[in-house]
Amino acid sequence: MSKVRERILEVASELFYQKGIQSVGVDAIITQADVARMSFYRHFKSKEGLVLAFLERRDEQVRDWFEAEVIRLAPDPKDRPLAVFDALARRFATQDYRGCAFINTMAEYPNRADLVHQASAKHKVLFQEYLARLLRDAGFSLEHAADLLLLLDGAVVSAVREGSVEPAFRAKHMVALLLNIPRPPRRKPPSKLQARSRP
Amino acid sequence: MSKVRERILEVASELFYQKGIQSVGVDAIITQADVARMSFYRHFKSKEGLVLAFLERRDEQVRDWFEAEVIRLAPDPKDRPLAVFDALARRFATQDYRGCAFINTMAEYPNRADLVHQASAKHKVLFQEYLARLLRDAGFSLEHAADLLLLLDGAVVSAVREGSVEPAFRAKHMVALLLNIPRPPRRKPPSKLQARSRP
DNA sequence: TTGAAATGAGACCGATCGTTCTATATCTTT
DNA sequence: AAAGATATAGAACGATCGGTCTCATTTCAA
Repeated sequence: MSKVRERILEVASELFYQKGIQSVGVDAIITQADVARMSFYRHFKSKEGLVLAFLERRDEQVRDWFEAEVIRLAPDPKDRPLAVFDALARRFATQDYRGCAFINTMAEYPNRADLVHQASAKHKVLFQEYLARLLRDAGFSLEHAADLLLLLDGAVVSAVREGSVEPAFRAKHMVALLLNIPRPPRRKPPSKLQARSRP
Repeated sequence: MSKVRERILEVASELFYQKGIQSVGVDAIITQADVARMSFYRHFKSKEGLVLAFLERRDEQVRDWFEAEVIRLAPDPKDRPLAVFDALARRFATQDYRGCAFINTMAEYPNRADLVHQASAKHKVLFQEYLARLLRDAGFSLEHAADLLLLLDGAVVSAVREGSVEPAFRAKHMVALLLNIPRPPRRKPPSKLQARSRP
């Protein structure tokens, strides 16, 4: 795969996530990627094409990261539905955390007929399927997958607004309640963002 | 107050909510409001000024609506924390429901230093204070206000994505669990698959 | 080494953005 | 009726948008 294409995608991903999609022009991308204008349009048929590539790439990255991190945090499959929210807390603690790129993108492109909107919605469907798998493997009812996703998205929105990791633990606590899991003692969460590395 | 200013604000509110803020140009607003360009800039110093006015207006409308609707749905203050989510369901059932304008706006303006972002965040703070008042009057711990807001925002995101009112009831069910309120039968009675799960 | 493909730099396009200006017309209030 | 405020229509501004085109230079496999 072309080095140029990767550089464009890398730079665009960072800019889109940090500033939103509509706020980032093609000029900013090619300038920061140190790439010629025509090279951009050789690899992507339009800005929308780049946006779709960004969403696809991000979808893979996010889901892969969660799958690995949850396994790492919870070797026992029974513990994994809860561990999702520990993983989430780690994300919230990331520097410059800007929330869920897909929630943000759907807010920027509210029209359901828009391909960009659809691509974002698809990620959420895939993520819910992932949650359903975790529930199944832990012996819980699959019906709670939608509940878990609701809590996860709610935690993301709250975390962005407050600039805090606490919503992850709030959500985790509610998951424990929902799944009737004996809950661990409430921990005292750090109230401010702590720098940490990982997307 | 000027008739022109009201017409601009009314049209802009509709357009901003339906299409997002960045997607709506000043041209579209003055055209649809049937107003001269200079009249616009006589009443608002800039587009950002209009956006801030829109957010302020919307904040009042939304909070006023909830306060009235929750009282209507739940004459007894004890029932009001739950009734918030019945009111929410009514909103979800609205035609062309496009989610929470403030969540959407914060996604469009991710920079915390941005006045537009701050105005949106402020609404959420005020709404959480409203929820805290409801909890207090119902005899519950105020600490759950953040939990309720998390559930509410999660339900909004899910509802927009699914195009369904169901997330409101999912959230309501979790609120009942959280507040230890004897829960009403689930709206979708699964006669066989009683989804009470244990690991 | 040679030749095709990829990348480079940058001018250029029409469209749209938010904003300002002028000049005319319509209200409101005295 | 006069006058001052307010609204109108529309041209025009510079900036930026996404996208196209030319042409020189570099890369790299045959």
